[in-house]
Amino acid sequence: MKIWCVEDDAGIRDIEVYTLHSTDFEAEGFSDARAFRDALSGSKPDLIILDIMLPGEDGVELLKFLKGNPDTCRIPVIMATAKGMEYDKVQSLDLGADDYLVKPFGMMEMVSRVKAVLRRCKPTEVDRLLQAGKLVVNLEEHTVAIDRERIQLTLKEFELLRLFLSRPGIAFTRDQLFGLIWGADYVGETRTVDMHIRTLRMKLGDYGKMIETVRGIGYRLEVQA
Amino acid sequence: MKIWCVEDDAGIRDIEVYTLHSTDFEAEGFSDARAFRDALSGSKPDLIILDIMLPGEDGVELLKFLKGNPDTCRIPVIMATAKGMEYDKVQSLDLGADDYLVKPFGMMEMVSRVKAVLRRCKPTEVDRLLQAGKLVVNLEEHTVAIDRERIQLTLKEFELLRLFLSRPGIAFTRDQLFGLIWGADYVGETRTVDMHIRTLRMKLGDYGKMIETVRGIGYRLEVQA
DNA sequence: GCCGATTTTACAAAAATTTGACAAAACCTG
DNA sequence: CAGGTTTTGTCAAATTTTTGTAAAATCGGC
Repeated sequence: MKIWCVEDDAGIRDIEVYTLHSTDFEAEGFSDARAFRDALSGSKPDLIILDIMLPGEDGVELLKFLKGNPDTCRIPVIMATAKGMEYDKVQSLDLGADDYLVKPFGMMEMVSRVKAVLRRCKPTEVDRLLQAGKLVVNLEEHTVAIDRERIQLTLKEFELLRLFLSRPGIAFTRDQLFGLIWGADYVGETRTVDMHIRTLRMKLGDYGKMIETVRGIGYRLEVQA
Repeated sequence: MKIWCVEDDAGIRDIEVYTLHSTDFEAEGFSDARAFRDALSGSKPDLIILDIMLPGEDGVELLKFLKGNPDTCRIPVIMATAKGMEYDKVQSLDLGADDYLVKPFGMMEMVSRVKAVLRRCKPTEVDRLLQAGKLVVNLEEHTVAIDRERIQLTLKEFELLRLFLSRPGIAFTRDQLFGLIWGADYVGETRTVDMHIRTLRMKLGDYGKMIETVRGIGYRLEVQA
C-alpha cells in the first residue's frame, strides 16, 4: 500500500512518512502541489494525506483536481486541517474527501484513519464476505453457509451465487452469465445455465427462492428490504 | 433514509434529531442501549450515530455487538466521542466504526459526515431508472413498481412501458411499436399490440390511464406536469 | 477406469404471445 | 342526428416460446 503525504512542514512530513513506514506502508512525502502533481503523472498511490494549507496551490484546489479527474477520483484522500477550521472540514467532505485529520493529530490516530479509509474504500480487499440474511458466502474460504450450516456447492454454483450476491437485485441474461462465469461467447442454445440454477436453488433450500427467473431475460437475486 | 441517534443527553439528542429531520432524513433518538436494542429488533436504520459514553452498556460495547451481528454489521456507524479521548477514537475505528464526531460538534459537520458516510456505503445507487410519479421502472433489475409495490410484467409489456417512459408524450404508430419492440416488419393486421397495451393498462391500475390511444395512429404516454 | 462435475439432449410444464371473431366506441357524411 | 364506416377494446382459444426437470453423455483429474 502506497501512501503519499502532501505537507509543507518538513518536520510533520517526516514523522508521518516514518510512522507509515514503520506500520508496513510504503510512504512518500511531498512539500508542495507541484512536486506532488509531477509524481502523480508517473505512478498513483493508494491513498493521499493532503494538507489544506499549502504554499502555492492549496489543498482544496488539489482535492478538486483529484476528484474531478477520472484517473484519480477513486484514490481516497484524507485532508489534514488546522484546529478550529470547521468550515474547511465541511467543505472538504462535501468535495469528496474521505476523511480528515485535525492538527495537531497523533500518529496513532493517523494510522487508524488510514486503515479505516482503506478498509472502506477497498471492500474487496478486506471484507471478503457476501451476505443475504443468514446466507453467508466467504470468498476467501470459498465456503457457503446458511445459519452456520455449511452448504456444499460446485464451482459453477458458487460463482453464480457470488455473482448474484455481488450485484443483488440486478437481472442477468443467460448470455451475460455465460460471459461472466464461463468467460466465453455463448451463442448456442442449451439448458446449461438453467441446469446450474436449478441445482443451486435446490441446495439453497428456502433461500433458493431468492433466485428469481426473469422470463425472456434470465435470472436475478431478489433482495428483501 | 432512517438515522438513529443513541445519546443520553436529551438536549444534544433533540438537536441532532431536529437537524436531521430538517435535512430530510428520518431520525429517531434513543437515550440508552436498552431502548436502542429494543427498537433494533423491529426495524433497522440506514445509519447510526452512537455516543461512546452511555449509562449502562457503553457505545463501544454496542458497536462490537452491531459489527459482530450479520444482520447489523452492514449498517454504518458514526461514533460520537468527547474531546481528547484519542484512545476511544482509535479503538472505535479499529472495531469497524465508519467515522466519528468529536464533541462538541457542529450540526453542519454532523450532516456533512452523515452524507459522506452514506455516499461511501451506497455506491450502487446509480441505478438506471425511469420514473413517472410513483411508477418506477428499474432497467438493471428489470423490475417495475408503483409506490414501492412490485408489479409483475411480461417481457413485451415491460418493453412497451420502457419505450413509452423513455419518450414521454411521444406518439408511436403500431408499425413503429412493432418495429422497435418486435424488431420485425409488421405487415399483417392483428390485435397483437392492442392486446399487450390492454394487459399493460390493467396491470398498471390507475397509471394505466397514462397510456392514451391516439386514434388512427397508435399510442402515447401522457405525462402530467 | 472411477467418480464427481459439467454439459447435452429430450421432453414436460408453465407462461407468454398471437390470433380471429366479435363488441364497443369513435368518426365521418350527408 | 341516423346510419354507415373505421378503428379500437375485449375475450378465450390456439399457438409458440421459454423454462423446469430428469436422465444420459461427456469431460477431467486422480
